[in-house]
Amino acid sequence: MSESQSEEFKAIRSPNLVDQVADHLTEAIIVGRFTPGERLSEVGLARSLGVSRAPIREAARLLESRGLLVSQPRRGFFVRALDAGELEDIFDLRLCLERHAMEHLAHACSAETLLALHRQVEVLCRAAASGSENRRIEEDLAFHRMMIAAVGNRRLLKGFDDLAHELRLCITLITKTHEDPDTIADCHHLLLDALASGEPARCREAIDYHIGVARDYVVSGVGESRQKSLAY
Amino acid sequence: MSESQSEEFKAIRSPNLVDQVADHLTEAIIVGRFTPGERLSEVGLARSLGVSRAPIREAARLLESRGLLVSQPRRGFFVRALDAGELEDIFDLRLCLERHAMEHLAHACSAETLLALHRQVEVLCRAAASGSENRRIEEDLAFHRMMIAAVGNRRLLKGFDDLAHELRLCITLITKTHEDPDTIADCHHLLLDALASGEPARCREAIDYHIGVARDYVVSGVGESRQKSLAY
DNA sequence: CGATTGCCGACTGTCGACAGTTTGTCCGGG
DNA sequence: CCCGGACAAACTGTCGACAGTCGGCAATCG
Repeated sequence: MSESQSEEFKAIRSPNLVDQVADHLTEAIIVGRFTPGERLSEVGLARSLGVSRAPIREAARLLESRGLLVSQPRRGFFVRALDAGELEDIFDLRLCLERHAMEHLAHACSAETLLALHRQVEVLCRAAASGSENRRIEEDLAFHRMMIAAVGNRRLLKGFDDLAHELRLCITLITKTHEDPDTIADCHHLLLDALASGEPARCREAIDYHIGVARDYVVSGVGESRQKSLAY
Repeated sequence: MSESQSEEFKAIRSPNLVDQVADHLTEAIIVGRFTPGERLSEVGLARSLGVSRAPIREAARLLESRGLLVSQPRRGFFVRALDAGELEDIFDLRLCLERHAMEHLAHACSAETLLALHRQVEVLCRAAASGSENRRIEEDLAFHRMMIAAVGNRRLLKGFDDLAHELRLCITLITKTHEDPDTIADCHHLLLDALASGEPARCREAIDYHIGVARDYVVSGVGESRQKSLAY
């Protein structure tokens, strides 16, 4: 109760231009309004958003730390362009973090956590059925975030959140068709069953498979879209 | 090689006030010139460093992303104060990253890498013998960084670098005596022998033990210094 | 005497402007 | 036709200043 109150207050006290600009830029990048590698003009952004350059610069620094932008001294900020190698790296790190989480949860997963995860899978399936690619991605990430959050390690969660931004960046690269809700459900129930069993080896196998599928999904998607666009 | 060159260039062509301020602040925090939780005045820092507030703010954002500072809206920046829980979290994440690296290297560790790591252990021992606590810490971190770099995953390395800043922050909390160079050497040779053996299970055991020791070293040190200062 | 309210100083958030650098272009020469 | 250098436009890095806000202190009221 007092928490909801404080959150409400926090919502009020957010006239932070930096955060607003950061959110705006983040969405613009995620939905692909900028092309990868594109240079961002500080003055241009400042003019188009109706603010000064200072908030732009600070927001850009923030996004740089999240891996959405890269900066070159005296040249400005560019939207991060991922090559195949970086893509592999990102999914390898994701595997690293989620393996750790799974291993921890294998022998310390409360019934409530499992229930919450089951519910999230349902939400995810509904999102997939709705046809909105964006919502499906977000709910999928939310599931994995929930799993990692259950470990109780804030630093680990922060590491995942940072990585999640780059995962979203991966998604922008691909032009993908609809994914079957049933397949998604099965794919995630495999994880939950492994967790429920409490067997570390099975958990590891499950998460390895799950993330392997996700990686293949993205790299194949990137291949297709690259073939399609014929660029570079 | 090309890496050291690019770093050298970066060092040369760095009239970047932001980076300089960031380095200055980082060192000031690491050596404990600021007390944990202390509020940093932007104007004060700007005056004392002879620069404007804009570079200060951007550098502070950078350090915030590295976990050295925390910001409260409308209140400014504070040096991060770690509690026991966060300390556990940090070492748990370190374990997560280094386990992953060890596992990868267990069946893909070149002879050159092993040689380079052996040399780094020697450097580390010399640093320990020199009596400079700071140099010992840095060379120790350099060893682990080198190990993770050998995996070839840049994103993983970045994750470690971010974490390394927080590890340094942990170190500032403890007031510790000299550590025996021989012990340090043994401790690290255990890792190298495990790597050389190529047995994943042994590698995992070695890194678990190694980081467990490091964590105990820090938490016990924190306990002592806290007892000593009687604060809070 | 304790709690509340209004005020004051200090600080952060934001802005517009200036200086130095980079980039693209145009011109002349080979 | 291609190449190199100089010029100009645009941009980034940095600065000083103004406005809104926060925390603390004192005066006031119950």
